[in-house]
Amino acid sequence: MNIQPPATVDDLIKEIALQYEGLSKQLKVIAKYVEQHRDHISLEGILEVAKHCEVQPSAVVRFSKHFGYSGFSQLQAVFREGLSQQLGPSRNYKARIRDVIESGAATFSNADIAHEFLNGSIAAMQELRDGIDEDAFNCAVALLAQADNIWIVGSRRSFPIAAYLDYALQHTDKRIGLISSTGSMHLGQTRSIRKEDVLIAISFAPYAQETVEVTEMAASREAHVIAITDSLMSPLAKLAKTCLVVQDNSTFGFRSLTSTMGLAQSLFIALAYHLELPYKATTFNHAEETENTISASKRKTK
Amino acid sequence: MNIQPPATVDDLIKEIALQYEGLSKQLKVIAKYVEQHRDHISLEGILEVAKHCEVQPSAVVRFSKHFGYSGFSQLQAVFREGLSQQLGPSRNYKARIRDVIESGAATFSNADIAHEFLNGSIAAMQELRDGIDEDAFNCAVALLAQADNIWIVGSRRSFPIAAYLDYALQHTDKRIGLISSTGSMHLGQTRSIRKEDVLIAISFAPYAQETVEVTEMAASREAHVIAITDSLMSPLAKLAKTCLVVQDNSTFGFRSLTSTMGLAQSLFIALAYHLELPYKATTFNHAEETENTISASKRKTK
DNA sequence: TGTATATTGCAAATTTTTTTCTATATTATT
DNA sequence: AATAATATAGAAAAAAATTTGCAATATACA
Repeated sequence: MNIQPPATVDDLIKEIALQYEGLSKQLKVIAKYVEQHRDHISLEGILEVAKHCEVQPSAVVRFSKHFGYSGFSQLQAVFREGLSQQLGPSRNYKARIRDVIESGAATFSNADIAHEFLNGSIAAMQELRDGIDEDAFNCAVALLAQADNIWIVGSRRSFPIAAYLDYALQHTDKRIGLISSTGSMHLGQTRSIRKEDVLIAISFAPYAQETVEVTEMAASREAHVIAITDSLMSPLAKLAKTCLVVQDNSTFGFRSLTSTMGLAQSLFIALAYHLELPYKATTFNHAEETENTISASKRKTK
Repeated sequence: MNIQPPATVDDLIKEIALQYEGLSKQLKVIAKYVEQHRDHISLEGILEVAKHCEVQPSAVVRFSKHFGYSGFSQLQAVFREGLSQQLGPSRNYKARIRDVIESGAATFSNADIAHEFLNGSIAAMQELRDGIDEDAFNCAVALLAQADNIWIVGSRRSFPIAAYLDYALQHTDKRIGLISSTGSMHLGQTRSIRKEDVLIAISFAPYAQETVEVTEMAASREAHVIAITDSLMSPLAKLAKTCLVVQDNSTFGFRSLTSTMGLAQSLFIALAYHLELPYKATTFNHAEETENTISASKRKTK
């Protein structure tokens, strides 16, 4: 029983974690629930919390008192305060943006713009998350897993994604080639693509000509094409063995790259997981540490 | 008085807006409060709402009944549900993964992995959105706006972000230089950096040596440094005029790049907006269409 | 195994919150 | 300006939630 009850959510959670082992069975159940549903505590009454934990309301009061509060209400107040602050600022943005739009006078602050853009990006990522074509994704992972040589092509807006995949895939034991379109080198490079190689082609409307050309050439040489694009009607789609579709929402008439990046990263992680189950720890650490030197020694043993 | 009370926050707000003009003076006050504090209604009791509106609790009940609910409690339930959904997934994902991993049966399907990874990325973006340092962001936009020459440096994991900024900034009338570390060219390139130039330096722990070196050199040549990094204690932070902090959550011990990309894009959009107010539509369309040719003719008139 | 200690379940008591009711005030209409 | 209709304040009633106290159960320890 504490003298000074924690005054912020973080403090409380820390305190709970600290004391967790010493708690009784029932109190542990409540502690776990509180920790995992911290945001919801403010919205529920003691009865709901009790029901979720399959415990008597009085147990929840006992829990609260254990951490120094006068009762559940006081503990809940801490969560309310926390959530309220979390909500506070972002709410203002919404109102401001609405006001600005309604008033017609387009004077967004920089922060407004960032906020609004990120909102759009978040929505797009949620869509991606909920709409992944599982078969296509599995197929892509399988193709990559069995490939010895992987080529990547993406121009302009898609180039950062291609660069990421290049970087990430370097951490496998496959040979990776990034097809750069600097000075029309791309067609030359394409001649190195062989049958059974895999090409990851990334392009969005309006489709960059170089990318389409490279993909056509690769397909004609019987390489397996994985397309990352915005529609099944894309010129890449019909050339591809499997086609991953991302719809990047646009805010301010401006396309977000975040969900495409999210898809690319997901693809790589799934591959790493698939490929290197035994060496999993090492592989994952690559990703964390590779800005410096790759040290296979430093294993994360969590 | 409605027969079927609105079942979602959005519906209710719409309904309120619709009926607003026909409401009594007092009801208008409450309506305005509800509309502007929609997120907080769930956390407050009827007494607090009444106090904020300087109104009797009974008035709030009347308000609720006016929109078809049995009383304030029922109306509040709508807001609780809404907020609960908003909050829902983002908080539990870490615990879920930990549970799955701990439970030993760590056999994720590819789709599971993607799903979890995207959840983590979404949460990270939400954090970014709610935690942007407005002053730092404004400062960064201002520095970019007044610069003639902008340099960008970022290695390895950060390179895709640098590549994006390079690509995007090409659409302004400034001179953009991407400092590539191919074959240790970077120090040579750095000599072109002059006083009053701006350098965008992107790096995360463990900080790539090249990036830090370039940044140090730029700072010593009195260029203005904008750092995009993961902490104010980063080696870049003390060299920088302004420091944008992104905490990329890691899922599967694997850092997400999505929020960094989100930040970079936000930065560019804010700049574009700031710079080219008169040509706004055009500029934004650049971003949409640049995979092909930039057509200043197609304007988006939204 | 028996005793002391701590934990838990239940129901009554309390407090707080919400709703209803009624007298009064305000507004609109003729 | 008088009347009817509607809106509001406040207090009382009802409902809901929280807390407390106690008996029953489980657990630890000698």
